[in-house]
Amino acid sequence: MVTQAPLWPNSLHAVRNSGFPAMRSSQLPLFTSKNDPADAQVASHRLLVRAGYIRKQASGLYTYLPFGDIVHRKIEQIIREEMDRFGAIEVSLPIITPAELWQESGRWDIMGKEMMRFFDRHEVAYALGPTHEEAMTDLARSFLQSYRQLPVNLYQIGRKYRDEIRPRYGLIRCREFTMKDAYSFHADEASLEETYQKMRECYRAIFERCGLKTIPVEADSGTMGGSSSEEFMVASAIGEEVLLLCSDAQCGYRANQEKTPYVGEPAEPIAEPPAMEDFDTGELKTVEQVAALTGKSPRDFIKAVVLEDAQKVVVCFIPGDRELSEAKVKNLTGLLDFAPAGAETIRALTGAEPGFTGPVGLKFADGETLNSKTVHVLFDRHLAGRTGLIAGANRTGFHKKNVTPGRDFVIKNSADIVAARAGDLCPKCRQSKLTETRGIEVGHIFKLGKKYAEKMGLTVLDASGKHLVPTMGCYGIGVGRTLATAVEQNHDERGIIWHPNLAPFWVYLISLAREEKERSMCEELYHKLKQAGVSVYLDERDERAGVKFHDAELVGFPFIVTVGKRAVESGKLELTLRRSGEKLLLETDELITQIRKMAEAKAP
RNA sequence: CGGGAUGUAGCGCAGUGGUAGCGCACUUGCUUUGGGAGCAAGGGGUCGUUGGUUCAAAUCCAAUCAUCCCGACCA
Repeated sequence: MVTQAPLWPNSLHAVRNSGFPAMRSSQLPLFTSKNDPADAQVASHRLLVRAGYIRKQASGLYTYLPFGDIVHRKIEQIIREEMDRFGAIEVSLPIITPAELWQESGRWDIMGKEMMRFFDRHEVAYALGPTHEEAMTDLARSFLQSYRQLPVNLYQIGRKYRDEIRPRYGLIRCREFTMKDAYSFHADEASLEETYQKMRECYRAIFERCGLKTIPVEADSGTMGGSSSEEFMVASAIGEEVLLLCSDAQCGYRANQEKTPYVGEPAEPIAEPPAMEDFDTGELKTVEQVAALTGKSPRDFIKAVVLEDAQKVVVCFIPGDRELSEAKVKNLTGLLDFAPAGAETIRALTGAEPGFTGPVGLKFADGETLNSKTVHVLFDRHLAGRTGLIAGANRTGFHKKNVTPGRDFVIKNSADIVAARAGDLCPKCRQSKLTETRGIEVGHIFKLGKKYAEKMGLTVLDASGKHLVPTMGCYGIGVGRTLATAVEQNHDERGIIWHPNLAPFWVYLISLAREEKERSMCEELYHKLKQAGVSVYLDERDERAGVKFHDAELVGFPFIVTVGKRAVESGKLELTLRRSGEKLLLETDELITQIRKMAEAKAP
C-alpha cells in the first residue's frame, strides 16, 4: 500500500481545511446535461454549463455548482500562494463602498452607469465595488504614517460588480465576478518599479501553475490613469481586444492595439504644390468615393472624425487611409461617454452638411466654445510635412485639393491618434511588420502613480520629517476569466480537459461493478487512492457504462480509471488519459505511482 | 442606448385561429448491463406578463418584461 502525505498543495482539503480529497457520486452529485445550453456561444460557456460547473441565474450572473466552486477555489489558492510568496498581504474589504470615497477621488461622476449604485435607509449613496482603489487607499491612510512602513502590497480576492453594457460569453464577461486585486504603496518610483517587476514575475508563475498560456503585452492604462502597464492576454478568436505583435520574434514587441504607436511611412518630398482650390464633389462624401472620383489614393486625403461628449467636441484629422484610435483620443482629451458628433454639431462647426469637414475654414478654432462645449482640434502627427492633399471644404458639395499643412492651415495640436494595424512597421525595431491576434484579458498590472494618494490625502512622513505622497501600483486578475479561458484552451469535442492543478479531482473512477467482487475491488482502489493522496471522484451511479464514460470525458478530470468485470478477471485496471485518450492496463500500486508521476510532471 | 431575433414541461425544440405536442430528463415495473439500453405504464405546462380583436387566441394586434446576437466599457 502506498501511503504518503498528500502532495497536492492546492487540494480541496487544503483549500477548505478539512480533508476530503475523495468524493463519491452519492455524496456529491453530478450536474451534467445531455443538451447544450441554447444561449452559449463559446466553448467554455457551453462546456462549463453542460458539465455542471456553473449555471446561469440571470444575465451575467452565474452560480458556481460544486465542481465549479472547487476549481474556482483552486485558482484562488494558487493566486494566494503566489501573491504571498511575492510579499503581498491579504485583506478583505467590503463589497459595498460608500459614495463618499468615490467623490473624494472624483470618480463618482466619471464611473458612469457601469457602477451599480444604491441608497441605504438614510438615503446615503453607495456603490457595489467595481474596483477598490479608493477603498484600499482609504484603508492605507488609516494606518500608514511613516515611510518606514513602505512598501506595502495589499491584496484581496473578492466579488466585483460592473453593470456591463452587454454581458457575454458566460464567465468571460459577467456583471458579478471574482477578482484578485492588489494595491501597492511606495515611498519612491524605484520601490514601485521593484514591486511592479515582482508582480510581473508573480503573474507569470500564477498563470503557469494554472496551465494557461498567456501573452503579456504592453497596455493602455485606460481610465485608471498611470504609466507603465502590462496586460496578460489569452490568445483566442473570441477575444475582445486586438493585440499587435512584431513578426520578428527577436524583437518581441507585443502590445494592445490601443497602446501601439502608428509608425507611418516617411512622406516623399514633393515640389511646392499649386494653391489650393475648391472642386465640386456633389453627393460624394467619403474618402473612398472622392478618391474614386479624383483617382487619388486615400493616403492623400485628410479624413475628419468628430467626437463629442457632454463637455467637449473633438475634431480629429488623420490620413485618409487610416482609422482613428478612439482610445488614444480619449486618453489625450479626457472624453467621457463620447460618441460620433451629431449632424447639428457638424453643421455648426463647419457651416456645411456632414461629409465635407476639413481643416481649412472651420467656424470654431481650438479652445473656442460651441454650444457650451469646448472645441478641441487634433491633427495626426503624420499629416505634418505632407503636401497637396485633399480635404473637405467645409462647404456642402465641395472638397479642396492641393491642401498643404503649415501653408494652408496651422497645426496647433499634433499627436499620434491613428490606430496601428497589422502590416504596419513595428514601433520598436522599425524593421519588421506587425501581425494581429485577438485576446482575452485575464490579468493587468500597472503603475497608478500618486493620483489616488493625492486626491484622498494619503501621506506619510519621510526621513526628514516632511510629508510624502506615496506612489501606487495596482494588480488585478479575473478569477472566473482564468477558469473560463483555461477551458477555452483545453477542451475537445467530448468535453473539458483540466490541468491537474485546476481539476476538481485528479481521477474519475468509473465503477462498472455488478458483482460483489467487483464492488469490493473498486472500494479498495478508492480507499487506496485516497490514502495515497490522489484525489478521486467515484462514479457509483446506477447508470449504463456509456453514460459514465461520456460524463467522465465531459467533466474532464485528467485520469479516468475503470473498474468492472475485466479488472477482476485480469487483475489489471484500465487507466485512460483524458487528454490523449491513451489507455493503460496497470496493477493497483503501479496505477497509483503512475498517476502521481504524471500529475506531478504537469504540476509546477 | 441604437439595430436584429427569441420567450411553449427541468433542458432542447415543433406547433399561423378550433381538445397543447416531440426528443431528452423524471416516476413505477419487467428485461438488459464495458461507450448515451428496450418494452410497458405514468407524472409534469396560468404557452413570459398585461390588455385588446374574435363565437373561439400559444397563434392576430398593442404595451410591457426578460433573454440572446451585432456595435461603444472592462478582469
